[in-house]
Amino acid sequence: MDESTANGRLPENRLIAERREKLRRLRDAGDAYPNDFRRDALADALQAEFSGHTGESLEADPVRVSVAGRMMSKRVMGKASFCHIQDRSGRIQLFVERDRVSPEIYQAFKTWDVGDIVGAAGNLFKTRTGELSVRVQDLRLLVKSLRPLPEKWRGIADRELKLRRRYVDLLMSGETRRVFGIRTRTVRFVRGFLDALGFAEVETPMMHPIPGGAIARPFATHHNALNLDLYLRIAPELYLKRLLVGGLERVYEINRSFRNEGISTQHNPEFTMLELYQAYADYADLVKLTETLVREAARTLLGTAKVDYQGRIFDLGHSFETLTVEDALVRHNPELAGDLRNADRLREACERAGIDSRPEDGAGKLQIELFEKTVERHLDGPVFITRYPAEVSPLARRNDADPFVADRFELFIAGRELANGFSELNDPEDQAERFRQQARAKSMGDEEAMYYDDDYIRALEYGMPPAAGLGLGIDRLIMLLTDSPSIRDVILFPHLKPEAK
RNA sequence: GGGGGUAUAGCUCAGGUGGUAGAGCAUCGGCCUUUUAAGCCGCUGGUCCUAGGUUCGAGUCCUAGUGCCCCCA
Repeated sequence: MDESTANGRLPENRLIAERREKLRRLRDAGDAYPNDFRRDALADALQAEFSGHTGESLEADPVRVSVAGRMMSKRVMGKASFCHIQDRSGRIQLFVERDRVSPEIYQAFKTWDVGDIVGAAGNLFKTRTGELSVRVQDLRLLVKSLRPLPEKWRGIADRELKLRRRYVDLLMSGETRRVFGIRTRTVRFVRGFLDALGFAEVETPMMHPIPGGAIARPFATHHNALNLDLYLRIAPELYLKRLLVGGLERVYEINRSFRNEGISTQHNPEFTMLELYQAYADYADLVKLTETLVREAARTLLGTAKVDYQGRIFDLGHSFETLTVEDALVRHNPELAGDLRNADRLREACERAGIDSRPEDGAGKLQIELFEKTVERHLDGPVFITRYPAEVSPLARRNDADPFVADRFELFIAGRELANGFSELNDPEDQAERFRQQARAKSMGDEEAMYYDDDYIRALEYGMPPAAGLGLGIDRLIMLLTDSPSIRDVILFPHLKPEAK
Protein backbone atom coordinates (compact mmCIF):
# COMPACT_ATOMS: atom_id res chain seq x y z
CA MET A 1 0.00 0.00 0.00
CA ASP A 2 1.14 3.50 -0.77
CA GLU A 3 1.73 5.80 2.15
CA SER A 4 0.97 9.49 2.00
CA THR A 5 3.96 11.68 2.62
CA ALA A 6 3.90 14.32 5.30
CA ASN A 7 3.98 17.13 2.75
CA GLY A 8 0.80 15.83 1.11
CA ARG A 9 2.30 15.01 -2.29
CA LEU A 10 1.79 11.76 -4.17
CA PRO A 11 1.57 8.61 -2.11
CA GLU A 12 5.03 7.11 -1.89
CA ASN A 13 6.67 3.95 -0.81
CA ARG A 14 10.28 3.13 -0.22
CA LEU A 15 11.02 2.14 -3.81
CA ILE A 16 9.66 5.41 -5.12
CA ALA A 17 11.48 7.35 -2.44
CA GLU A 18 14.77 5.74 -3.47
CA ARG A 19 14.20 6.67 -7.10
CA ARG A 20 13.17 10.18 -6.16
CA GLU A 21 16.48 10.51 -4.33
CA LYS A 22 18.27 9.39 -7.50
CA LEU A 23 16.35 12.02 -9.44
CA ARG A 24 17.36 14.66 -6.91
CA ARG A 25 21.01 13.80 -7.49
CA LEU A 26 20.46 14.02 -11.24
CA ARG A 27 18.95 17.48 -10.85
CA ASP A 28 21.94 18.53 -8.78
CA ALA A 29 24.28 17.31 -11.53
CA GLY A 30 22.55 19.15 -14.36
CA ASP A 31 19.54 18.82 -16.65
CA ALA A 32 17.56 15.82 -15.40
CA TYR A 33 15.13 15.88 -18.34
CA PRO A 34 17.24 16.53 -21.46
CA ASN A 35 15.60 16.66 -24.87
CA ASP A 36 18.57 16.85 -27.19
CA PHE A 37 19.20 13.17 -27.81
CA ARG A 38 18.25 12.03 -31.32
CA ARG A 39 18.08 8.45 -32.48
CA ASP A 40 18.56 7.26 -36.03
CA ALA A 41 17.15 3.75 -35.83
CA LEU A 42 14.23 1.74 -34.48
CA ALA A 43 14.71 -1.65 -32.88
CA ASP A 44 12.57 -3.67 -35.26
CA ALA A 45 14.11 -2.13 -38.36
CA LEU A 46 17.56 -3.06 -37.06
CA GLN A 47 16.42 -6.59 -36.25
CA ALA A 48 14.89 -6.94 -39.69
CA GLU A 49 17.93 -5.63 -41.54
CA PHE A 50 20.84 -7.01 -39.50
CA SER A 51 19.71 -10.13 -37.64
CA GLY A 52 20.71 -12.16 -40.68
CA HIS A 53 24.23 -10.72 -40.72
CA THR A 54 27.10 -12.68 -39.17
CA GLY A 55 29.19 -11.33 -36.35
CA GLU A 56 32.17 -11.29 -38.67
CA SER A 57 30.44 -9.16 -41.29
CA LEU A 58 29.32 -6.69 -38.64
CA GLU A 59 32.93 -6.46 -37.41
CA ALA A 60 34.32 -6.04 -40.90
CA ASP A 61 31.76 -3.47 -41.93
CA PRO A 62 30.75 -1.60 -38.74
CA VAL A 63 27.20 -0.24 -38.45
CA ARG A 64 26.92 2.61 -35.98
CA VAL A 65 23.43 3.31 -34.64
CA SER A 66 21.73 5.60 -32.13
CA VAL A 67 18.77 4.07 -30.35
CA ALA A 68 16.51 5.17 -27.53
CA GLY A 69 13.80 3.57 -25.46
CA ARG A 70 12.67 2.33 -22.11
CA MET A 71 14.95 -0.07 -20.29
CA MET A 72 12.89 -3.24 -19.81
CA SER A 73 15.55 -5.53 -18.35
CA LYS A 74 19.00 -5.07 -16.87
CA ARG A 75 21.69 -7.62 -16.10
CA VAL A 76 24.84 -6.34 -14.44
CA MET A 77 27.79 -8.75 -14.47
CA GLY A 78 30.66 -6.96 -12.88
CA LYS A 79 32.40 -4.75 -15.38
CA ALA A 80 29.98 -5.41 -18.24
CA SER A 81 26.20 -5.41 -18.43
CA PHE A 82 23.30 -6.18 -20.73
CA CYS A 83 19.96 -4.50 -20.95
CA HIS A 84 17.07 -4.46 -23.37
CA ILE A 85 15.45 -1.24 -24.45
CA GLN A 86 11.97 -1.05 -25.93
CA ASP A 87 10.92 1.58 -28.43
CA ARG A 88 7.68 1.94 -30.35
CA SER A 89 8.72 -0.78 -32.77
CA GLY A 90 10.17 -3.44 -30.49
CA ARG A 91 13.25 -4.30 -28.48
CA ILE A 92 17.00 -4.41 -28.91
CA GLN A 93 19.76 -5.39 -26.52
CA LEU A 94 22.50 -3.07 -25.36
CA PHE A 95 25.92 -4.34 -24.25
CA VAL A 96 27.54 -1.85 -21.88
CA GLU A 97 31.21 -2.29 -20.94
CA ARG A 98 32.90 -0.24 -18.25
CA ASP A 99 36.08 0.36 -20.18
CA ARG A 100 34.27 1.36 -23.36
CA VAL A 101 31.76 3.87 -21.93
CA SER A 102 34.09 5.09 -19.13
CA PRO A 103 34.08 4.06 -15.46
CA GLU A 104 32.04 7.15 -14.49
CA ILE A 105 29.20 6.45 -16.91
CA TYR A 106 29.30 2.76 -16.09
CA GLN A 107 29.02 3.52 -12.40
CA ALA A 108 26.01 5.73 -13.13
CA PHE A 109 24.46 3.07 -15.36
CA LYS A 110 24.58 0.60 -12.49
CA THR A 111 22.30 2.91 -10.50
CA TRP A 112 19.73 3.21 -13.29
CA ASP A 113 16.52 1.24 -12.98
CA VAL A 114 14.36 -0.90 -15.21
CA GLY A 115 11.77 1.55 -16.49
CA ASP A 116 14.21 4.41 -17.06
CA ILE A 117 14.41 5.83 -20.58
CA VAL A 118 17.88 5.84 -22.11
CA GLY A 119 19.64 6.79 -25.31
CA ALA A 120 22.64 4.85 -26.60
CA ALA A 121 24.99 4.85 -29.58
CA GLY A 122 27.43 2.25 -30.74
CA ASN A 123 28.14 -0.43 -33.29
CA LEU A 124 25.96 -3.42 -33.96
CA PHE A 125 27.40 -6.84 -33.14
CA LYS A 126 26.34 -10.39 -32.42
CA THR A 127 26.66 -11.81 -28.93
CA ARG A 128 28.03 -15.27 -28.21
CA THR A 129 24.45 -16.55 -28.26
CA GLY A 130 23.79 -14.83 -31.57
CA GLU A 131 21.58 -11.94 -30.49
CA LEU A 132 21.92 -8.72 -32.43
CA SER A 133 23.00 -6.05 -29.93
CA VAL A 134 24.52 -2.60 -29.70
CA ARG A 135 28.08 -2.42 -28.30
CA VAL A 136 27.55 0.86 -26.49
CA GLN A 137 30.02 3.70 -26.80
CA ASP A 138 27.82 6.59 -25.68
CA LEU A 139 25.07 6.18 -23.13
CA ARG A 140 22.73 8.70 -21.52
CA LEU A 141 19.86 8.61 -19.10
CA LEU A 142 17.05 10.61 -20.70
CA VAL A 143 14.24 10.12 -18.19
CA LYS A 144 14.35 8.82 -14.64
CA SER A 145 11.35 6.61 -13.91
CA LEU A 146 10.12 7.07 -10.36
CA ARG A 147 7.72 4.16 -10.28
CA PRO A 148 8.74 0.53 -10.66
CA LEU A 149 7.27 -1.50 -13.51
CA PRO A 150 5.29 -4.68 -12.79
CA GLU A 151 7.05 -7.98 -12.32
CA LYS A 152 8.91 -8.63 -15.53
CA TRP A 153 7.78 -12.15 -16.33
CA ARG A 154 4.06 -12.11 -15.60
CA GLY A 155 3.28 -8.43 -16.08
CA ILE A 156 0.04 -6.97 -14.75
CA ALA A 157 -2.37 -9.70 -13.71
CA ASP A 158 -4.88 -7.43 -11.99
CA ARG A 159 -7.51 -6.67 -14.64
CA GLU A 160 -8.48 -3.45 -12.97
CA LEU A 161 -4.90 -2.21 -12.95
CA LYS A 162 -4.50 -3.10 -16.62
CA LEU A 163 -7.38 -0.78 -17.44
CA ARG A 164 -6.67 2.01 -14.98
CA ARG A 165 -2.98 2.14 -15.87
CA ARG A 166 -3.22 1.36 -19.54
CA TYR A 167 0.10 3.14 -20.05
CA VAL A 168 1.78 0.45 -17.98
CA ASP A 169 -0.21 -2.31 -19.67
CA LEU A 170 0.93 -1.04 -23.07
CA LEU A 171 4.54 -1.12 -21.93
CA MET A 172 4.32 -4.60 -20.51
CA SER A 173 1.97 -6.48 -22.81
CA GLY A 174 2.70 -7.33 -26.41
CA GLU A 175 -0.87 -8.64 -26.66
CA THR A 176 -2.27 -5.25 -25.64
CA ARG A 177 -0.02 -3.53 -28.20
CA ARG A 178 -1.24 -6.02 -30.82
CA VAL A 179 -4.91 -5.30 -30.09
CA PHE A 180 -4.52 -1.55 -30.34
CA GLY A 181 -2.32 -1.88 -33.40
CA ILE A 182 -5.18 -3.73 -35.08
CA ARG A 183 -7.56 -1.04 -33.87
CA THR A 184 -5.48 1.69 -35.48
CA ARG A 185 -5.18 -0.23 -38.74
CA THR A 186 -8.89 -1.14 -38.78
CA VAL A 187 -9.92 2.51 -38.60
CA ARG A 188 -7.39 3.32 -41.31
CA PHE A 189 -8.81 0.49 -43.44
CA VAL A 190 -12.39 1.73 -43.04
CA ARG A 191 -11.37 5.22 -44.12
CA GLY A 192 -9.54 3.91 -47.15
CA PHE A 193 -12.42 1.60 -48.09
CA LEU A 194 -14.99 4.39 -47.98
CA ASP A 195 -12.78 7.07 -49.49
CA ALA A 196 -12.26 4.78 -52.48
CA LEU A 197 -16.04 4.64 -52.93
CA GLY A 198 -16.30 8.41 -53.05
CA PHE A 199 -17.52 8.95 -49.48
CA ALA A 200 -16.57 12.20 -47.76
CA GLU A 201 -15.51 12.01 -44.13
CA VAL A 202 -17.19 14.71 -42.06
CA GLU A 203 -17.48 15.82 -38.46
CA THR A 204 -20.80 16.80 -36.94
CA PRO A 205 -21.67 18.14 -33.49
CA MET A 206 -21.23 16.01 -30.42
CA MET A 207 -23.32 18.38 -28.31
CA HIS A 208 -26.95 18.33 -29.38
CA PRO A 209 -29.78 20.60 -28.27
CA ILE A 210 -32.08 17.68 -29.15
CA PRO A 211 -30.58 14.21 -28.86
CA GLY A 212 -31.67 12.09 -31.79
CA GLY A 213 -30.89 9.38 -34.27
CA ALA A 214 -31.20 6.44 -31.90
CA ILE A 215 -33.39 4.90 -29.25
CA ALA A 216 -31.32 5.60 -26.15
CA ARG A 217 -31.00 7.77 -23.05
CA PRO A 218 -28.56 10.67 -23.37
CA PHE A 219 -26.07 12.34 -21.05
CA ALA A 220 -27.01 15.91 -20.23
CA THR A 221 -24.65 18.86 -20.04
CA HIS A 222 -24.94 22.63 -19.95
CA HIS A 223 -23.53 25.60 -21.84
CA ASN A 224 -22.93 28.34 -19.30
CA ALA A 225 -22.62 31.42 -21.53
CA LEU A 226 -25.76 30.53 -23.47
CA ASN A 227 -27.51 29.13 -20.40
CA LEU A 228 -28.48 26.21 -22.61
CA ASP A 229 -29.00 22.57 -21.76
CA LEU A 230 -27.27 20.27 -24.24
CA TYR A 231 -26.97 16.54 -24.66
CA LEU A 232 -24.00 14.45 -25.68
CA ARG A 233 -24.97 12.85 -28.95
CA ILE A 234 -26.44 9.36 -28.96
CA ALA A 235 -25.88 9.18 -32.74
CA PRO A 236 -24.82 11.54 -35.53
CA GLU A 237 -27.58 10.29 -37.84
CA LEU A 238 -29.82 13.35 -38.12
CA TYR A 239 -26.90 15.67 -38.84
CA LEU A 240 -25.43 13.36 -41.46
CA LYS A 241 -28.79 13.18 -43.23
CA ARG A 242 -29.00 16.97 -43.21
CA LEU A 243 -25.78 16.76 -45.22
CA LEU A 244 -27.56 14.55 -47.76
CA VAL A 245 -30.08 17.36 -48.10
CA GLY A 246 -27.10 19.64 -48.58
CA GLY A 247 -26.01 17.60 -51.57
CA LEU A 248 -23.06 15.72 -50.11
CA GLU A 249 -24.65 12.43 -51.28
CA ARG A 250 -22.01 10.13 -49.77
CA VAL A 251 -20.85 10.95 -46.25
CA TYR A 252 -19.50 9.12 -43.26
CA GLU A 253 -18.37 9.89 -39.77
CA ILE A 254 -16.31 7.67 -37.50
CA ASN A 255 -17.97 9.02 -34.43
CA ARG A 256 -17.82 8.80 -30.69
CA SER A 257 -21.34 8.60 -29.32
CA PHE A 258 -22.62 8.45 -25.77
CA ARG A 259 -25.44 6.44 -24.26
CA ASN A 260 -26.50 6.67 -20.66
CA GLU A 261 -26.94 2.96 -20.09
CA GLY A 262 -25.43 0.12 -18.13
CA ILE A 263 -21.84 -1.02 -18.53
CA SER A 264 -21.09 -4.56 -19.60
CA THR A 265 -18.62 -6.58 -21.64
CA GLN A 266 -20.57 -5.31 -24.68
CA HIS A 267 -21.26 -1.72 -23.64
CA ASN A 268 -19.14 1.30 -22.79
CA PRO A 269 -20.92 4.62 -22.13
CA GLU A 270 -18.93 6.16 -24.97
CA PHE A 271 -18.26 4.07 -28.01
CA THR A 272 -17.06 4.42 -31.55
CA MET A 273 -19.34 3.88 -34.47
CA LEU A 274 -19.17 4.26 -38.19
CA GLU A 275 -22.18 5.93 -39.72
CA LEU A 276 -22.47 6.38 -43.46
CA TYR A 277 -25.17 7.64 -45.80
CA GLN A 278 -25.40 7.07 -49.51
CA ALA A 279 -27.87 8.83 -51.82
CA TYR A 280 -29.59 6.91 -54.60
CA ALA A 281 -29.07 3.63 -52.77
CA ASP A 282 -31.35 1.42 -50.71
CA TYR A 283 -30.82 -0.93 -47.78
CA ALA A 284 -29.98 -3.85 -50.10
CA ASP A 285 -27.06 -1.86 -51.49
CA LEU A 286 -25.77 -1.34 -47.97
CA VAL A 287 -26.18 -5.02 -47.13
CA LYS A 288 -23.69 -5.65 -49.91
CA LEU A 289 -21.41 -2.82 -48.82
CA THR A 290 -21.47 -4.00 -45.19
CA GLU A 291 -20.67 -7.57 -46.15
CA THR A 292 -17.75 -6.48 -48.31
CA LEU A 293 -16.43 -4.08 -45.69
CA VAL A 294 -16.46 -6.67 -42.91
CA ARG A 295 -14.95 -9.37 -45.11
CA GLU A 296 -12.21 -7.13 -46.49
CA ALA A 297 -11.44 -5.78 -43.03
CA ALA A 298 -10.74 -9.33 -41.87
CA ARG A 299 -8.68 -10.12 -44.93
CA THR A 300 -6.70 -6.90 -44.67
CA LEU A 301 -6.12 -6.98 -40.94
CA LEU A 302 -5.81 -10.72 -40.33
CA GLY A 303 -4.84 -12.01 -43.74
CA THR A 304 -7.83 -14.36 -43.75
CA ALA A 305 -11.62 -14.21 -43.86
CA LYS A 306 -11.85 -17.05 -41.34
CA VAL A 307 -11.97 -15.27 -38.02
CA ASP A 308 -11.15 -17.19 -34.84
CA TYR A 309 -13.30 -15.64 -32.13
CA GLN A 310 -13.30 -17.12 -28.63
CA GLY A 311 -12.50 -20.58 -29.88
CA ARG A 312 -14.95 -20.60 -32.78
CA ILE A 313 -14.35 -19.95 -36.44
CA PHE A 314 -16.56 -17.42 -38.23
CA ASP A 315 -16.10 -17.61 -41.97
CA LEU A 316 -16.67 -14.19 -43.50
CA GLY A 317 -15.52 -15.43 -46.90
CA HIS A 318 -18.88 -16.76 -48.10
CA SER A 319 -21.91 -14.64 -48.74
CA PHE A 320 -23.74 -14.04 -45.50
CA GLU A 321 -27.05 -15.70 -44.72
CA THR A 322 -30.21 -13.56 -44.74
CA LEU A 323 -33.20 -14.15 -42.48
CA THR A 324 -36.26 -12.01 -41.70
CA VAL A 325 -37.14 -11.02 -38.17
CA GLU A 326 -40.35 -13.02 -38.38
CA ASP A 327 -38.69 -16.16 -39.76
CA ALA A 328 -36.07 -15.95 -37.03
CA LEU A 329 -38.79 -15.54 -34.39
CA VAL A 330 -40.67 -18.59 -35.61
CA ARG A 331 -37.49 -20.61 -35.71
CA HIS A 332 -37.00 -20.07 -31.99
CA ASN A 333 -40.68 -19.70 -31.01
CA PRO A 334 -42.52 -22.20 -33.25
CA GLU A 335 -45.77 -21.75 -31.31
CA LEU A 336 -46.03 -18.21 -32.74
CA ALA A 337 -46.35 -19.34 -36.37
CA GLY A 338 -49.29 -17.53 -37.89
CA ASP A 339 -49.65 -15.11 -34.97
CA LEU A 340 -46.59 -12.96 -35.52
CA ARG A 341 -48.62 -9.78 -35.87
CA ASN A 342 -51.14 -10.64 -33.19
CA ALA A 343 -50.26 -8.28 -30.34
CA ASP A 344 -52.21 -10.33 -27.81
CA ARG A 345 -50.41 -13.55 -28.67
CA LEU A 346 -47.05 -11.74 -28.72
CA ARG A 347 -47.76 -10.21 -25.34
CA GLU A 348 -48.47 -13.67 -23.93
CA ALA A 349 -45.19 -14.94 -25.37
CA CYS A 350 -43.35 -11.98 -23.85
CA GLU A 351 -44.84 -12.72 -20.46
CA ARG A 352 -43.78 -16.35 -20.74
CA ALA A 353 -40.28 -15.17 -21.58
CA GLY A 354 -40.21 -12.83 -18.59
CA ILE A 355 -40.29 -9.60 -20.60
CA ASP A 356 -42.04 -6.54 -19.19
CA SER A 357 -44.16 -4.91 -21.88
CA ARG A 358 -46.12 -1.67 -21.87
CA PRO A 359 -49.85 -1.61 -22.68
CA GLU A 360 -49.18 0.79 -25.56
CA ASP A 361 -46.60 -1.51 -27.19
CA GLY A 362 -47.77 -2.73 -30.57
CA ALA A 363 -47.02 -5.96 -32.37
CA GLY A 364 -43.79 -4.54 -33.83
CA LYS A 365 -42.36 -3.49 -30.48
CA LEU A 366 -43.35 -6.82 -28.93
CA GLN A 367 -41.76 -8.71 -31.82
CA ILE A 368 -38.47 -6.96 -31.24
CA GLU A 369 -38.54 -7.48 -27.47
CA LEU A 370 -39.09 -11.17 -28.09
CA PHE A 371 -36.42 -11.22 -30.79
CA GLU A 372 -33.81 -9.69 -28.50
CA LYS A 373 -34.66 -12.08 -25.70
CA THR A 374 -35.06 -15.37 -27.55
CA VAL A 375 -33.22 -15.07 -30.85
CA GLU A 376 -30.22 -12.74 -30.81
CA ARG A 377 -27.77 -14.78 -28.80
CA HIS A 378 -28.33 -17.79 -31.06
CA LEU A 379 -27.36 -15.85 -34.17
CA ASP A 380 -23.82 -17.13 -34.73
CA GLY A 381 -23.82 -15.71 -38.20
CA PRO A 382 -22.62 -13.94 -40.04
CA VAL A 383 -26.30 -13.35 -40.77
CA PHE A 384 -28.30 -10.37 -41.95
CA ILE A 385 -31.66 -10.03 -40.22
CA THR A 386 -34.10 -8.03 -42.36
CA ARG A 387 -37.64 -6.63 -42.33
CA TYR A 388 -37.66 -4.95 -38.93
CA PRO A 389 -41.01 -3.63 -37.69
CA ALA A 390 -41.57 -0.02 -38.74
CA GLU A 391 -42.84 0.61 -35.20
CA VAL A 392 -39.30 0.30 -33.83
CA SER A 393 -37.66 1.98 -36.83
CA PRO A 394 -38.84 5.58 -36.65
CA LEU A 395 -36.23 6.88 -39.10
CA ALA A 396 -36.48 4.10 -41.67
CA ARG A 397 -38.47 3.90 -44.88
CA ARG A 398 -41.47 1.60 -44.91
CA ASN A 399 -41.48 -1.38 -47.21
CA ASP A 400 -43.60 -0.62 -50.29
CA ALA A 401 -45.40 -3.99 -50.27
CA ASP A 402 -45.71 -4.47 -46.50
CA PRO A 403 -45.90 -1.23 -44.53
CA PHE A 404 -45.75 -3.12 -41.21
CA VAL A 405 -42.03 -3.51 -41.78
CA ALA A 406 -39.22 -1.12 -42.68
CA ASP A 407 -36.53 -1.69 -45.29
CA ARG A 408 -33.99 -2.32 -42.59
CA PHE A 409 -31.34 -4.88 -41.68
CA GLU A 410 -28.96 -5.73 -38.89
CA LEU A 411 -25.82 -7.84 -39.13
CA PHE A 412 -25.17 -10.39 -36.39
CA ILE A 413 -21.92 -12.22 -35.76
CA ALA A 414 -21.26 -14.35 -32.68
CA GLY A 415 -24.66 -13.48 -31.25
CA ARG A 416 -23.99 -9.77 -31.32
CA GLU A 417 -25.34 -6.91 -33.35
CA LEU A 418 -22.50 -5.51 -35.39
CA ALA A 419 -24.31 -3.25 -37.86
CA ASN A 420 -27.70 -1.67 -38.44
CA GLY A 421 -28.84 -0.09 -41.70
CA PHE A 422 -31.89 0.91 -43.63
CA SER A 423 -33.40 2.77 -46.49
CA GLU A 424 -33.90 6.26 -45.15
CA LEU A 425 -37.27 7.80 -44.56
CA ASN A 426 -37.24 10.99 -46.66
CA ASP A 427 -40.97 11.74 -46.59
CA PRO A 428 -41.14 14.75 -44.24
CA GLU A 429 -44.82 14.25 -43.42
CA ASP A 430 -44.38 10.56 -42.56
CA GLN A 431 -41.28 11.48 -40.51
CA ALA A 432 -43.21 14.20 -38.65
CA GLU A 433 -45.91 11.70 -37.77
CA ARG A 434 -43.31 9.19 -36.52
CA PHE A 435 -41.72 11.88 -34.37
CA ARG A 436 -45.14 12.68 -32.95
CA GLN A 437 -45.60 9.01 -32.04
CA GLN A 438 -42.20 8.99 -30.37
CA ALA A 439 -42.98 12.18 -28.47
CA ARG A 440 -46.22 10.59 -27.24
CA ALA A 441 -44.28 7.53 -26.05
CA LYS A 442 -41.84 9.82 -24.26
CA SER A 443 -44.66 11.69 -22.56
CA MET A 444 -46.00 8.33 -21.39
CA GLY A 445 -42.70 7.54 -19.70
CA ASP A 446 -40.55 5.88 -22.37
CA GLU A 447 -37.24 7.56 -21.57
CA GLU A 448 -35.56 6.13 -24.65
CA ALA A 449 -38.14 7.50 -27.09
CA MET A 450 -37.11 10.24 -29.50
CA TYR A 451 -37.75 13.96 -29.36
CA TYR A 452 -39.55 15.85 -32.11
CA ASP A 453 -36.82 17.58 -34.15
CA ASP A 454 -38.30 20.57 -36.03
CA ASP A 455 -35.16 21.49 -37.91
CA TYR A 456 -34.70 17.94 -39.13
CA ILE A 457 -38.26 17.96 -40.52
CA ARG A 458 -37.55 21.34 -42.13
CA ALA A 459 -34.44 19.88 -43.77
CA LEU A 460 -36.47 16.98 -45.14
CA GLU A 461 -38.99 19.48 -46.48
CA TYR A 462 -36.27 20.90 -48.71
CA GLY A 463 -36.00 17.37 -50.13
CA MET A 464 -33.56 14.64 -49.14
CA PRO A 465 -32.52 12.38 -52.01
CA PRO A 466 -33.59 8.76 -51.70
CA ALA A 467 -30.84 7.18 -49.65
CA ALA A 468 -29.73 4.43 -47.33
CA GLY A 469 -27.70 4.62 -44.15
CA LEU A 470 -25.56 2.31 -42.05
CA GLY A 471 -24.26 2.26 -38.52
CA LEU A 472 -21.47 -0.16 -37.65
CA GLY A 473 -19.96 -0.69 -34.21
CA ILE A 474 -16.24 -0.12 -34.55
CA ASP A 475 -15.47 -1.35 -31.05
CA ARG A 476 -17.39 -4.56 -31.69
CA LEU A 477 -15.75 -5.08 -35.07
CA ILE A 478 -12.37 -4.74 -33.38
CA MET A 479 -13.40 -7.17 -30.63
CA LEU A 480 -14.12 -9.67 -33.37
CA LEU A 481 -10.87 -9.04 -35.22
CA THR A 482 -8.72 -9.18 -32.08
CA ASP A 483 -10.50 -12.12 -30.41
CA SER A 484 -11.32 -9.89 -27.43
CA PRO A 485 -14.14 -11.03 -25.11
CA SER A 486 -14.81 -7.59 -23.62
CA ILE A 487 -15.27 -4.14 -25.14
CA ARG A 488 -12.91 -2.90 -22.44
CA ASP A 489 -10.11 -4.83 -24.08
CA VAL A 490 -10.38 -2.72 -27.24
CA ILE A 491 -10.90 0.72 -25.67
CA LEU A 492 -7.70 2.35 -24.43
CA PHE A 493 -9.32 3.98 -21.45
CA PRO A 494 -12.69 2.31 -20.81
CA HIS A 495 -15.04 3.87 -18.32
CA LEU A 496 -14.34 2.79 -14.74
CA LYS A 497 -15.73 3.97 -11.48
CA PRO A 498 -13.52 6.59 -9.85
CA GLU A 499 -10.51 5.12 -8.13
CA ALA A 500 -11.11 4.45 -4.44
CA LYS A 501 -9.16 6.73 -2.11
C1' G B 1 -31.32 -5.33 -10.17
C1' G B 2 -29.94 -10.79 -8.54
C1' G B 3 -26.11 -14.63 -7.83
C1' G B 4 -20.97 -16.21 -7.67
C1' G B 5 -15.63 -15.15 -7.44
C1' U B 6 -11.73 -12.00 -5.81
C1' A B 7 -8.88 -8.21 -2.69
C1' U B 8 -2.08 -10.31 1.59
C1' A B 9 5.14 -6.58 0.26
C1' G B 10 6.24 -2.12 -5.54
C1' C B 11 4.75 -6.65 -8.94
C1' U B 12 3.23 -12.08 -9.21
C1' C B 13 1.37 -15.20 -5.58
C1' A B 14 1.40 -18.88 -1.00
C1' G B 15 -0.64 -18.68 3.78
C1' G B 16 -5.43 -27.04 6.37
C1' U B 17 -8.79 -27.09 11.70
C1' G B 18 -8.14 -19.13 14.66
C1' G B 19 -2.07 -18.74 17.92
C1' U B 20 4.35 -13.56 16.56
C1' A B 21 2.85 -12.79 8.17
C1' G B 22 5.94 -16.03 3.79
C1' A B 23 8.26 -17.04 -1.34
C1' G B 24 9.92 -15.40 -6.24
C1' C B 25 10.94 -10.98 -8.91
C1' A B 26 12.13 -5.83 -8.01
C1' U B 27 14.77 -2.55 -4.42
C1' C B 28 19.36 -1.83 -1.14
C1' G B 29 24.75 -3.73 -0.07
C1' G B 30 28.80 -7.26 -1.79
C1' C B 31 31.11 -10.56 -5.95
C1' C B 32 31.04 -11.21 -11.18
C1' U B 33 33.62 -8.22 -18.78
C1' U B 34 28.89 -12.25 -23.83
C1' U B 35 24.00 -12.22 -20.32
C1' U B 36 18.94 -12.86 -21.66
C1' A B 37 13.27 -14.97 -16.11
C1' A B 38 21.73 -14.30 -15.73
C1' G B 39 24.09 -16.40 -11.21
C1' C B 40 26.00 -16.43 -5.97
C1' C B 41 25.96 -14.08 -0.79
C1' G B 42 23.48 -10.72 2.61
C1' C B 43 19.77 -7.02 4.19
C1' U B 44 15.32 -4.52 3.80
C1' G B 45 10.21 -4.02 2.69
C1' G B 46 3.18 -5.25 5.35
C1' U B 47 -3.25 -0.45 7.63
C1' C B 48 -3.39 -8.76 5.18
C1' C B 49 -9.51 -3.64 0.82
C1' U B 50 -12.75 -0.68 4.63
C1' A B 51 -15.90 -0.56 9.06
C1' G B 52 -18.08 -3.28 12.76
C1' G B 53 -18.69 -8.09 15.44
C1' U B 54 -17.41 -13.10 17.78
C1' U B 55 -12.96 -14.58 20.61
C1' C B 56 -8.02 -14.55 25.66
C1' G B 57 -6.37 -14.04 20.51
C1' A B 58 -8.78 -12.80 13.53
C1' G B 59 -5.01 -12.63 7.24
C1' U B 60 -8.25 -16.84 8.66
C1' C B 61 -14.85 -16.98 11.39
C1' C B 62 -19.56 -13.60 11.13
C1' U B 63 -22.15 -8.91 9.32
C1' A B 64 -22.19 -4.65 6.30
C1' G B 65 -19.75 -1.79 2.66
C1' U B 66 -16.29 -0.69 -1.57
C1' G B 67 -13.35 -1.84 -6.14
C1' C B 68 -12.58 -5.41 -9.92
C1' C B 69 -14.00 -10.04 -12.70
C1' C B 70 -17.78 -13.65 -14.30
C1' C B 71 -22.87 -15.33 -14.90
C1' C B 72 -28.07 -14.07 -14.97
C1' A B 73 -32.04 -10.18 -15.69
